[in-house]
Amino acid sequence: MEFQEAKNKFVQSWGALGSQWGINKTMAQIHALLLVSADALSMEDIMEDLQISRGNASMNLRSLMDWGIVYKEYKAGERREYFSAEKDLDELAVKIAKERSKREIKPALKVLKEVSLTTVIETQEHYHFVEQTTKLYDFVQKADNMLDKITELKDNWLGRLVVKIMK
Amino acid sequence: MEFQEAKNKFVQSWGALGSQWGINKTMAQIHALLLVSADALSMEDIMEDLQISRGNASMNLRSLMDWGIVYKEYKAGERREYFSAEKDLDELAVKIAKERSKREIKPALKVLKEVSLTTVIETQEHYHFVEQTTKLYDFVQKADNMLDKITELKDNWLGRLVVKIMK
DNA sequence: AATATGTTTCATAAATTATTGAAACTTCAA
DNA sequence: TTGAAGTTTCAATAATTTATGAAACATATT
Repeated sequence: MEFQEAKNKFVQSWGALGSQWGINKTMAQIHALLLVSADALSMEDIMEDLQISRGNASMNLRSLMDWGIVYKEYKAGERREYFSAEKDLDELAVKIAKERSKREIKPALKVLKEVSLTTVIETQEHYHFVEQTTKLYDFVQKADNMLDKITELKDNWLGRLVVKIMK
Repeated sequence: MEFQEAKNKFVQSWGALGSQWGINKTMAQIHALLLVSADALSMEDIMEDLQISRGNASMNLRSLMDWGIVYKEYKAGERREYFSAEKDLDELAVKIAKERSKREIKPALKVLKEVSLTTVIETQEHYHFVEQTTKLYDFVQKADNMLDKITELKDNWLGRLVVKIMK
């Protein structure tokens, strides 16, 4: 396959994957583009490559920087700003997981805790509701903790072994 | 908090969480509703509780059954069909993970494999692209395998220990 | 300070995705 | 085999999300 074709295919697919995971298509595409670019790109470069407007590029680059997975770079003697992506995939995964946890899991846990702890139980039906939401709270919290635990584990020998086994 | 209020709050929040994760809101809401219902509900019950149309209810129930996380139940002497949700959360998580892997991760891997293996390398830039997409392929594949490994691990003593540590 | 270069914001437009509702289809029972 | 009860499908519509582009805002250079 010719390089340009391969690159487009990758960027398009990554964008589609992103939108299935609640990340907007352009944001995922910009990230994909930066991920496979040998060097940092200017906003103009990105606009041209993806055929998107300035506003769109600006907003999505801002989001990517908020997520901590794209950085601004300044080139000596150049006014223009350049952008590059986090290329360490472990680091990338950790940042995405942390951000989603903060934005989505934590608020969900808050609701689960609230409803499971404050619902007045008067019937069997109410009891069942409280039981289920309590279980869900525990489960979601465990899942949410898992990644943190995995990254911690990397620092000790047992952990390294475990991580190795799992991969 | 009064029961009905708590239940609505939970169903709404679960719906919002679903849509952030690429699952449509109604589908997530129906699932939430069934999850906290003491007994199986008919389509009418669901339509009324969530104030949605018959078509919408039908389509989303079908999706949930396709995902294998909602089941049809037949009550003796009743023509009407009833629906209930998978309530074992470990089982639920495994099913969701498997389904998303099949629908989203596998096709993404296919693209990554294709572009990383067939791109003609003529310049440094091309080389970098192939290197990055290869790394990404390996990474995504490892992540995809992880859940399978975790469920396997449960069957042996070291695994149980590991799972315990991680929780 | 004026100008040139570059960035962000935000109201509006476009595209995408979800929902409705009515007709078609199924199944059971008389 | 007809009718009643229930379910599914899908074209039309509504709602939501995303993108545009021009104006406002910043900053560096002369």
